[in-house]
Amino acid sequence: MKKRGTPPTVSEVARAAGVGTTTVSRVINGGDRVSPKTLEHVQRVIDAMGYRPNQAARVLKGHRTKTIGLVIPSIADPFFSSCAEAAQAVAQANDSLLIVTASHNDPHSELENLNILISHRVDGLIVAPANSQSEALQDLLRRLSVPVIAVDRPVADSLVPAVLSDNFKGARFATQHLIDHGYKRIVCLTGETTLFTIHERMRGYRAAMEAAGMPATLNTSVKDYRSAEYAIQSMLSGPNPPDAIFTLKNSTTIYAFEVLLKLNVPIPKAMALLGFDDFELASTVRPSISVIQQPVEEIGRVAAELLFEQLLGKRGAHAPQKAKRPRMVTLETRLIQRSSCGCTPAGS
Amino acid sequence: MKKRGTPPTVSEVARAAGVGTTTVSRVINGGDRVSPKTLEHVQRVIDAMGYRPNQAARVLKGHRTKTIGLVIPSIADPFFSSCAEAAQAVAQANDSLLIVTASHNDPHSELENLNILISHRVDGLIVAPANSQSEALQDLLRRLSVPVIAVDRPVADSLVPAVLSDNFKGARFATQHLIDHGYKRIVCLTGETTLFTIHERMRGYRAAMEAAGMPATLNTSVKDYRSAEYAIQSMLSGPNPPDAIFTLKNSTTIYAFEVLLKLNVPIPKAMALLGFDDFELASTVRPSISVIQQPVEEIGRVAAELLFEQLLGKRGAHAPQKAKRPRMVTLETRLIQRSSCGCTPAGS
DNA sequence: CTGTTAGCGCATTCAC
DNA sequence: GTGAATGCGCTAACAG
Repeated sequence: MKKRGTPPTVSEVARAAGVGTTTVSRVINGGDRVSPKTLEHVQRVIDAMGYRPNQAARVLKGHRTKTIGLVIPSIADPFFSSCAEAAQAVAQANDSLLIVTASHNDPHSELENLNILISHRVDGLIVAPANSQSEALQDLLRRLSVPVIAVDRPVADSLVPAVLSDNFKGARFATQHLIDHGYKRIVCLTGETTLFTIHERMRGYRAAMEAAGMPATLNTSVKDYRSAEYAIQSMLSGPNPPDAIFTLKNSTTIYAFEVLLKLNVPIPKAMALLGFDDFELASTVRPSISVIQQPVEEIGRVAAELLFEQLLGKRGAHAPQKAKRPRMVTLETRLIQRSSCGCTPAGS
Repeated sequence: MKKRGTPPTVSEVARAAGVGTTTVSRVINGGDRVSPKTLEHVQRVIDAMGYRPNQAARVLKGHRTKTIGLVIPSIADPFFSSCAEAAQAVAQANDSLLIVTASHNDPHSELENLNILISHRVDGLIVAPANSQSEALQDLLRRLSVPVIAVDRPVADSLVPAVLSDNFKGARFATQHLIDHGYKRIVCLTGETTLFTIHERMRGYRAAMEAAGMPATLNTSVKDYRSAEYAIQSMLSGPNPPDAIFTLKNSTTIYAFEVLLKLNVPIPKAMALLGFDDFELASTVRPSISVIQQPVEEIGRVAAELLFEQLLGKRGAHAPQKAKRPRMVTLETRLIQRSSCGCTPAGS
């Protein structure tokens, strides 16, 4: 008989405590305007009954739900789970809950997730848009009555603030770094090219190569280990084999790395490797892999902070707010110099 | 003027459509008992106004919130984020949302998270208890009116079903595997020993060693790279150096691996290594690392499935249900044979 | 088929 | 300091 009872309500508590519902309500909400004696008494009854205020009722009274929604491609992806962790921490600090849904980069699933979150009346949303260009997404966001922040990828042509790393600059810097090392034929392995971030990184690579008067060579065929092996083998046996590889995403970096190991191509002696995006064991593998590191947690944190800033700003909405609603926050990336690009002596 | 309006309500939609609220309600909920004509008309108005039913009001009517809560130590931890991903998928399939909170293995924070989730009236809970023994946790769960499933770690002395991998058997099997390889002095590096899972794995290690008539040597000092280096160096320079290391968790495995590389100890020739818990690059590092692999996604999936089973079971509560409410689901682990234990020739 | 109405649990007037 | 009454948005009886 311990479980499965209807949860107690204010009036039940009130009756049990011999007071009015108002008093109970006051006790829950800080206990102002209640005599210390009644306060303690009621509190005791509340504890005894295991009473918890029903959020739904509060919400119905027009209050915030104290929930925010996060729509990301995948929860298991380290990048987004770190984002989520950071966002959750901020939410917690703001007395809110984080609801996470995975879109798997499918625009349709994404819209559905958003609709459900909206119908749950989340106070705000953080979204990593599956497709930055989607009209349907823009429409939906436009008519939304809660603030939205985009992460990792912006929403095209919209008023949605975005928090992302400077993919262009990071990639340009990475490419320039390889150029500075003296490599002459630097190819770029993109992986899938549908994502905004990848496009930006491609731009960055091109920019650096052009500025150096070197020909840009992009290979978009790498999707798994097999395709990586094929691509790299083709290059090596081709007329003008590269001496450095710049990979635009985690998995591509790892595939390339494994292929080079497999083919016994010395890194970086015969082939340098530099990847976009850090990953856990990049420093443990031999040789350790140099990467462009994104401020992952910061992206999640800043996005959530921005969101709550808007949320709280709206509350005290007497004046048109300090008009500081940034359209776009671009966070700097860092080059982590390890061995694979030729920076650290292969020894350590 | 497009944003920030109060969301439309049923009655607003009803007025705009020139019908009663019930009709609108019916349209939202599948459109039974509504003439096709009205149905379409109302649907059109709904779309035009961007109306979304307010979940809070539904909940207040006594319906499920269609949310489940997940309390895990960390969202960024690959193990738990994979669990979360799987649980979210199941939730989605059951038309529900997943709310994730991180306890950071702090019992206090865990209780707080649970209380908040309860007050949000989640339909059910999945928890990875920070402390399996916690009285406070047991109390809280005991009086709960919603089903709970524990994952990764059970709740002691309670009726809470748990889904976890067979840590004991996995560790015993791993140890036996090292024994079978012919290693004579197998030490176990535990990492922190407060967790239930680690205890089970220690038991498994001891059981195998005792069964083989070999002395169990546990080292609980490894907490980071430094302590790993110290511990392993001490062992190597000691009187009776080990020839195999069994590590009980991810990070410990990696620390041990890095130390062995650093000290130029050939793996597995001079020292074999076998770890509990797989990780992404375990097969990419050289030598690749043999591990005991847990069915991570399965844990999350099964837990969520169990939860919804109870949830739905309660709905059609005419009969005492098939009485099949399992107390504990123990999932098998697998030994992934790679190079570090001596299984695969160092070449590939 | 469709509309009217009551009430879910709570915070919030407004009296006392 | 305290309590009784009201209504948030919605659905489920119950008329019509």
